Amino acid sequence: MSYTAKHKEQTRQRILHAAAKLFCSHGFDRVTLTQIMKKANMTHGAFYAHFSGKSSLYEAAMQFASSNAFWARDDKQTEGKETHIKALVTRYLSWGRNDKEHPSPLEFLVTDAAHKEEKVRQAYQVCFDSLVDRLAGILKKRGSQEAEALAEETVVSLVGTVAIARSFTQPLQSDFLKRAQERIVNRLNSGLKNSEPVEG
Amino acid sequence: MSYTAKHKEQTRQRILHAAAKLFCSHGFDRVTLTQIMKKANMTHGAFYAHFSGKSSLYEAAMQFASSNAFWARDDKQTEGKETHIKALVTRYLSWGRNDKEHPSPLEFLVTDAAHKEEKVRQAYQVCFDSLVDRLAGILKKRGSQEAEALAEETVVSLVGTVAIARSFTQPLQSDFLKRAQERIVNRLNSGLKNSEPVEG
DNA sequence: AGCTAAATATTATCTTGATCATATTTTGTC
DNA sequence: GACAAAATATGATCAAGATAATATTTAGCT
Repeated sequence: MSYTAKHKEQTRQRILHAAAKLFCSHGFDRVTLTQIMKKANMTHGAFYAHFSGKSSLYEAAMQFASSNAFWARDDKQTEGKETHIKALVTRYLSWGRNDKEHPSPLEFLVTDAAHKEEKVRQAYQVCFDSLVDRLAGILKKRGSQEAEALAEETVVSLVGTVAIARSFTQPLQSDFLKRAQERIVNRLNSGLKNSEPVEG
Repeated sequence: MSYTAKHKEQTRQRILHAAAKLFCSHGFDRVTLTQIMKKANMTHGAFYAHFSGKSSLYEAAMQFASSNAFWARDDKQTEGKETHIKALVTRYLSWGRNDKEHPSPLEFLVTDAAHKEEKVRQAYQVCFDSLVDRLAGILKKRGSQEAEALAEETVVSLVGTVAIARSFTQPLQSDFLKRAQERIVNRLNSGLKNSEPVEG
């Protein structure tokens, strides 16, 4: 033998990590294999030892991004803290302010996914559902009726808001995000009016 | 002279029309100049007589798409009919069912715009605002308080819904759209509860 | 130490698509 | 009906980028 299997897996992960970030930030077509491999500290030639092609990588990267979205991580550890609804909403909308490092695949890949094959769309859907479920779970615990519907509505708003905001010009983007955040939190509060409010 | 100026302008419009549709359906990178010119009934060589390059065309096409969005057309003629809120919502969400011919630039170009220069983003913003204003106008006439906020929220939902739906796999897409439509119409109704409802 | 196989790097190929240069057609004018 | 000017078409160039072939390095084994 030679390199340990662990090593290869680590390299693969490095590629996936780089790919997910780049794809999420720029989309499929605007990212080149050379860029990805460079970010993973290799040259492009090494690529085909790990994936069969760009499309195949994209598929894997989408799943990677999905299961590494911030709301998917630490699923059980931060139950009491990060799951606080407002924190989640704020964090989600904080794109462009402080969390460019973890772009959500939901809006960043939304256009790509629409043009891609079944597997990619499924990965997208899983990602979407995971956030909805996460939110719905919290809402249920707080006694919300129609937690599912409210959660789905909220996620649509979040995704739509961020996607649109990214296309706005600077001065207006920030106001738009603020208004949206307020609206979303308000909706959540009214959905919870029989229990404790979210805002505080 | 030779060709009438009108002719050239018509050709330019043909190119814009083709480009807007293709860009809206597939995005900037996935559309080739040859495709566009073919759709405009010419060969690719003729292109540079009308535009300085692909980017420049994109910019113009975005504005074209914006001012030709279905809600922007017939701004004053259909005041009584098409402006009916529910019809507008339904029509907007009907993408994928019966109106593939008029894809809305708002979700189809959202990812592109985010990566492009100021002018494109401005065009996007104008497009967005025009729909918000249109809705807000209707809501105001119906006596809604906070028409602006409700309109903006609604448009975010519409755009988010369609964008996400496009990335879903077939069986679930249609249910998702139905649920969203119901939620959106409900929100509009409650925003109007002091006047006539939208639905019935 | 030296061998082996896998991992990575280097370099080459091949396709696609934007752009450009040159030809041909078209239309209005005389 | 021929000419001029502009529009359109044809074919060439050029670059980018995905893929593939070949070379080199690395780590474990004996």
